[in-house]
Amino acid sequence: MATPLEKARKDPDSMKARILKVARRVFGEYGYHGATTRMIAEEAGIDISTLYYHWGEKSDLYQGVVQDVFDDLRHKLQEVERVIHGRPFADRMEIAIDLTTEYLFENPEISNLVLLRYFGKTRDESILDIYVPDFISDIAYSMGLCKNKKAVPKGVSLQILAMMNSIHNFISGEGFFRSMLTMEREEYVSRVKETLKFILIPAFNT
Amino acid sequence: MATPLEKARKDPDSMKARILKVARRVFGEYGYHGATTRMIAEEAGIDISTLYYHWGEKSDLYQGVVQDVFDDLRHKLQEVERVIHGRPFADRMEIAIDLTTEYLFENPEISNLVLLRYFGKTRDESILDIYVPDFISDIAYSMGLCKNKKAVPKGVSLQILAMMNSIHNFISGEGFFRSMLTMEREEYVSRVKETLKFILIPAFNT
DNA sequence: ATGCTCCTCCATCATTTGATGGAAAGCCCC
DNA sequence: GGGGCTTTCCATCAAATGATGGAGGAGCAT
Repeated sequence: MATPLEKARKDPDSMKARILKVARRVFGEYGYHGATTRMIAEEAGIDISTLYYHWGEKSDLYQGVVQDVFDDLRHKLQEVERVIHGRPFADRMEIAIDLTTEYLFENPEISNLVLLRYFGKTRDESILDIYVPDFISDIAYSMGLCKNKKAVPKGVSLQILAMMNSIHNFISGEGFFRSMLTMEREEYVSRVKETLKFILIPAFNT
Repeated sequence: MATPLEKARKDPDSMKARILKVARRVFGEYGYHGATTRMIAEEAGIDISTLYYHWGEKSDLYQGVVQDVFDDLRHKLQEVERVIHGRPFADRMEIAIDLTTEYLFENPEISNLVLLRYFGKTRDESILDIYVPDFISDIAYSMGLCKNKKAVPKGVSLQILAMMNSIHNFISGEGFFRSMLTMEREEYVSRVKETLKFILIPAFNT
């Protein structure tokens, strides 16, 4: 029970965890400035000061959300790695894309938060700490693109980023893209998988 | 001199155009809620009420910015199309990636705004009007992926989106990715081009 | 010069939003 | 039951933010 975040995760029914869960979604949808503490409190069905009691400043809650989300993503990717380990390369890519995509479609706020964090600045200087996604090196190693997890070539890191972001884009942009192309959810999901395989597999299939 | 936006573009030294230019950058950096009318006015060196005099509500200014940015992007893509027209396919992709990437690196607020618009909601309901990027069909046609501009298959649209967004991601995420990988700007730009070609060319090079 | 239009700024307002203090309510241990 | 601890909510504050009214000024035609 070291960090407050761990505490919140241990007991998912605790008020602190409930707030975190709502905050993930609201911050993901509206971004840091677009989300207000009142919105989060209201959706959680509590008073705003209860939120402040548990989490302190808005930026602290946001930090908690970001760390929580990145942790979840890292764990999921490790799980995917275990599933595909040892299989032939072509299968690995296909399965990895399927599993990752499905997971993110179920937890779209992850993609939202990751992308908003990459692309949007914050007026509040304090929220800077560039959180180097350590899962990049995991993926690079797992795909056989580097021998040493500690020293991933820069070019490879960029390839991984391109890959991950392509996925996030389709998850996070679902609302926009789907209504643009007038698709049902189911069709969208399956076409997104298809498109990702179309784009990503040939590139890495040396 | 029909729309106010056209007026602003006709005379780029006009106050209205100056405000628009600053607003593009500020909205792009901080998003709709992260940007304040005061920030924009201050950066433009004018009083806040001058801004309101020319543009009315904040959301009107934002609408103007979005339209301006999408127009610029469409024009640039048409220009690129003219350059690559008639060349062999492999060359076309390479040149298109180079030109588009360079242009966006010079005008990063375009990528910022496009992505923020795709991925971020706004508390203000009024800003909804989903602006179907008509350049998608232009690109599809230009790449020979469809015969009829009016009827682009959905799968093709998704492929184009994946392609465009990959580019935008690297432009918009420059601050984050570059400091994550500790690169100078020049190296980043050239590696991004390389990575985009690595990912995109094999997929479409049937 | 007068009057007119257009533009800019200062002062100000109303609302939103981040944040807190203190009272009440629950809860546990004795 | 009572003391003490935690948790929740109501009332409220201060600052930030979107927005406006009106005074003044520049330019220009008459």
